[in-house]
Amino acid sequence: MYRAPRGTSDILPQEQAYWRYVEHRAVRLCELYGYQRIDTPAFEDLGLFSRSIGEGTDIVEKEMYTFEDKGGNQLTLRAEGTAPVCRAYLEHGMHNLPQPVKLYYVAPIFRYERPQAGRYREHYQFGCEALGDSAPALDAEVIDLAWQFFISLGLRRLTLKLNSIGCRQCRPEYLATLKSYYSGHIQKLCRDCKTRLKRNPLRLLDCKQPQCQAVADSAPKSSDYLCPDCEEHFSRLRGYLERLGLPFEVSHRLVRGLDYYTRTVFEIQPESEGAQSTLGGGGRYDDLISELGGRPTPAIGFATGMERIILNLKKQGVTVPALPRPRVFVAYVGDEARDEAVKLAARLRRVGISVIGAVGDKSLKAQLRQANNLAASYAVIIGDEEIKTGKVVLRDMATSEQETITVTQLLERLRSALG
RNA sequence: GUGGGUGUAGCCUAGUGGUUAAGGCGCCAGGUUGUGGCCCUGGAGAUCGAGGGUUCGAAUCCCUCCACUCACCCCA
Repeated sequence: MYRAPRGTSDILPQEQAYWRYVEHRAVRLCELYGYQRIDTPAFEDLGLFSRSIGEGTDIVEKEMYTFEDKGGNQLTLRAEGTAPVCRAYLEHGMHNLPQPVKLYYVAPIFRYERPQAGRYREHYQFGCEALGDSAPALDAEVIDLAWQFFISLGLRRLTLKLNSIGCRQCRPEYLATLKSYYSGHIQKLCRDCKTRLKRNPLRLLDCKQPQCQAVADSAPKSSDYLCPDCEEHFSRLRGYLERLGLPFEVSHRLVRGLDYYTRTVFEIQPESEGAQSTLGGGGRYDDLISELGGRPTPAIGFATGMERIILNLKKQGVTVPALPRPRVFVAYVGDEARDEAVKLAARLRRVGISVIGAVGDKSLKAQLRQANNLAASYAVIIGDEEIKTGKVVLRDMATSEQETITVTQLLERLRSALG
C-alpha cells in the first residue's frame, strides 16, 4: 500500500474548516492592508534559493529538494517564500509600479527535515512582502498585519518579539565584537555553539542550552552597535508600534535563521515550547533584491506556518465555522422514481439549493439512514404514487413530520427554510 | 543527522508462547414488500508494520529493516 511520503499529509475533509478559516482571514486581512496575491511556481532555479537563503544555512546545506530536470536544469522545490516573490518582482519590472509593492502568498514550502509536531517536509506558509520602501512605518505596518492576523484568528497569549540586527555597514563590527566575546567563553559552550561560533555567530544568541544562555545573556547586543541610520530606523519603528498599541518586547537575543535579514527582525511566539515555538516571523531584507541582480531595493516581509496556526487554534480551543454542507437529501422508491429523483436533484441545484441525491439501488430505509448520517435537515422522497400525482414528499428530519406537496411548493418551502 | 517512545481491521482497544486473534466505535444489511435516529440480530473488514531467526507451536521471545511519533539541530 502506498502512503503519503514522510513528512507530508493529506488534509482531510474534516480538517478543511480550519484551513478555510485561516486562509480566509489571511486573504481578508491582506485585502484590508492593500496586499495583492501572487502565486509563484512550486520550483525555481536552485541558485535563487541557495544564494538568497545563504550557503552556510541548514536549509541550503541539507534541506532542499533539488533535482535535475530532463533539460539538465538544477531546480529546487520552493524552500521559502520570499526569494520567489523577489524574483517575480524583478522579472516583471515591478520597480516601475508605485512603491512599495505589496504582495502576499499562501503556498506550500518544501524542506527535507525530520518531521515532528508542527514541522513537516511539505507545509504551507502564508506570507506577505512589501518591496521598494525602507520607511519604518512600513515595518510597523507589516508587523501590525502579522499581529492582527493572529489576534483576529482568536489566538491568545502570544508574544511579539522585536530586534534590530543592523545593516551591511554596522553589522560587521557587531559580529566581530560578538565573536571575540564568545571566544573568551568557548569552554562553557555546548557543542553546537562551538560550531555556531564559526558558521553562524548570530545564532549563538538563541541557543536553548542553559550553560549557553548565561553566556548569551551578557553578550554584546546588536542594538548597541547600530549605525546612526539603523538606530534611527529602529527607534522610529518602536515609536510606531507603541502608537499602534502593539505589545512588543525588544529581545536582544532574537535573530533569524536566514542570511538575508537586515535591520528589523521580529517573531510571534505562542506559549508552548518545542518545535512550534515560532508561529510566524519576518524582517527586513534590504540587500536581497540587489543581490539577486536588481537595483538596491529595500523590503520587508513576514511569513507564518499554516499547520502551526491550526495546531495552536486547536490547542487553545478556538472554534471555527463549519463548512457549508447540503441540507437536503433526495430519496426515491422504484426505478421510475429514481429517474425523477435525478431530475429533481438537478432542478434544486439549478436554483441554488445544495442537495445530495441518492444513487444506486438502496432501500428507502437505507437512503434515509444515509440522509440522517449526513445530517440532512430535509429528505425529499419520490415514489410511484408521487409520480402519478405529480407531487413529492418533504420530510423534516428533525421532527419526522412530512407532507405531500407539488414541486413548486417544495421549492418555496426549501428556499424559505434554508434561507 | 542525533536520541527516546510506539506499531493488532477505517478509528480506539484486549490479548505477553498453545486450538478458527477478541471487543467497542464506525460502515453495510435485516427486524417494517415506501420511512432515518433508539433497540435487537446478522455481515463485511486484520497477510497482528515488513523480513529473518528461536520453538513442536510466535501478535507474544531475539535480530534487522521500515513507518509513525516526541525531542534535539534547524525552522514557519
